[in-house]
Amino acid sequence: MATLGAMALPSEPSGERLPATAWAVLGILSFGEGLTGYEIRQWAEHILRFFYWSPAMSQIYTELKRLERVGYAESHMGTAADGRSRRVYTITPAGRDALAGWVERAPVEPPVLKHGTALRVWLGHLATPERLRQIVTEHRDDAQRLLEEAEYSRTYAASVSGWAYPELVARWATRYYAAERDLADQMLADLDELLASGRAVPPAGTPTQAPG
Amino acid sequence: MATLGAMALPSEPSGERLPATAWAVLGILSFGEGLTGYEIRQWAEHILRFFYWSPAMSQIYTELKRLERVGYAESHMGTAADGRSRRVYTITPAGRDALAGWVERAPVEPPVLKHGTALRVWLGHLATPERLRQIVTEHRDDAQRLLEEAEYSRTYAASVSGWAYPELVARWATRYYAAERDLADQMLADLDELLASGRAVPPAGTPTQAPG
DNA sequence: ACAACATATTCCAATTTGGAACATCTTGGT
DNA sequence: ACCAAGATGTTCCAAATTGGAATATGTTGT
Repeated sequence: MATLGAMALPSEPSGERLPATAWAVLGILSFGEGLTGYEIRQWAEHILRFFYWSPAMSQIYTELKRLERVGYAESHMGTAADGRSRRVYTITPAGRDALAGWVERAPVEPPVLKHGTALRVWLGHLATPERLRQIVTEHRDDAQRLLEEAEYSRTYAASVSGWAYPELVARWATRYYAAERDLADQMLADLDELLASGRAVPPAGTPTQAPG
Repeated sequence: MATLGAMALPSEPSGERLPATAWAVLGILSFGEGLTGYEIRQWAEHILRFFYWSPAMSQIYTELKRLERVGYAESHMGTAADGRSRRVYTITPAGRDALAGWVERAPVEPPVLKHGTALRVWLGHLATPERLRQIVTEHRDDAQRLLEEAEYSRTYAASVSGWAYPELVARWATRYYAAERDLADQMLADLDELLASGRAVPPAGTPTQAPG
């Protein structure tokens, strides 16, 4: 509020360098008019988590303050149905421009993947076959559950007018988690085959009972 | 070295709480005898990056110091073919035990995914159709490239005796990136269909030339 | 001699995360 | 009325994590 606001300031050079997290928050703001930090977190949990982000509260509030500082969002104190006061954030025209500019011009980073299941199978020489099966099976079930949740998200998006792109991405997410589930099944089959073949020997340097 | 070393100290309680990054570094050490931080980074770039991690140098050295502090790795100064001195790290028996215990007992975190392409398509109402196509097409090509690199990694792993699990995970990675490529193709088809249908209207609150 | 590149390590400033802590209001039960 | 539990709403802090610059030294090619 006490900042410079959205008046002109053509293409803030610093603006294009916000972390992706800030753009994600601004993206959520671009869908709804007037959201609290708490509500933004809920939106993120509903949709964004399938393909981008499972946010920490602290970060949402940090980013909202930053967005307001650079004039991409503005806030005012509102009153909830309760009567409690809360800070409601809205995207500014400058923010919408900057966000569109980011989508249009910023290079797309490669996807970041941290796959704990794959990491453990990679270390399979240190685990029991039962444990490996258990890990992959749990992952398979998680993927199936996420597939169903993404399917629900897709159905919901389909019911909202103007949400064609969220619906499209939710459809992508359902296919992604279906693929994850199938990949887990194939990994289980590969594991079984490996154990049956007797080639599951540890790498050199690993102490063994009997030499290979 | 000057630390307590691997002598007994049965099941350090703090040990089980190392960040996943530390276990990944220790995992690399569990494959080869005696690696420098630099070499560990190369291994990570060869294999780990497909499913877990693209490491920062600084973090590898940080983790190595931590692992040595808790007795899971030890180092000695060695001499490279050059004649230059370098610090070579080795996993200790305690480290191998702890790593096996982590694989066996630590709960598996859900995969972390940050998919910049999906994020931008989700904000499709702010972009031109051409830009969206470009973003998804680039992602498709990246996936194809990673598929080929993972295939190479798989071939290499297959040639090393005792690397059955790395090979298995590399096979999983090739399938994963093939799926990513196919998912991108389906997303392109969905985008084309959406644009042809004329339903690509922005969400409420977005200023438009003509009202829906 | 020089540039370019590979090896090897350290340092620093941000970003990002997870969670605790602190409120307030609603709902439901005793 | 009292209490617990849970949803809403926000702030704070300590780590973990990242990216990259900075600093060396050796090799190879020009």
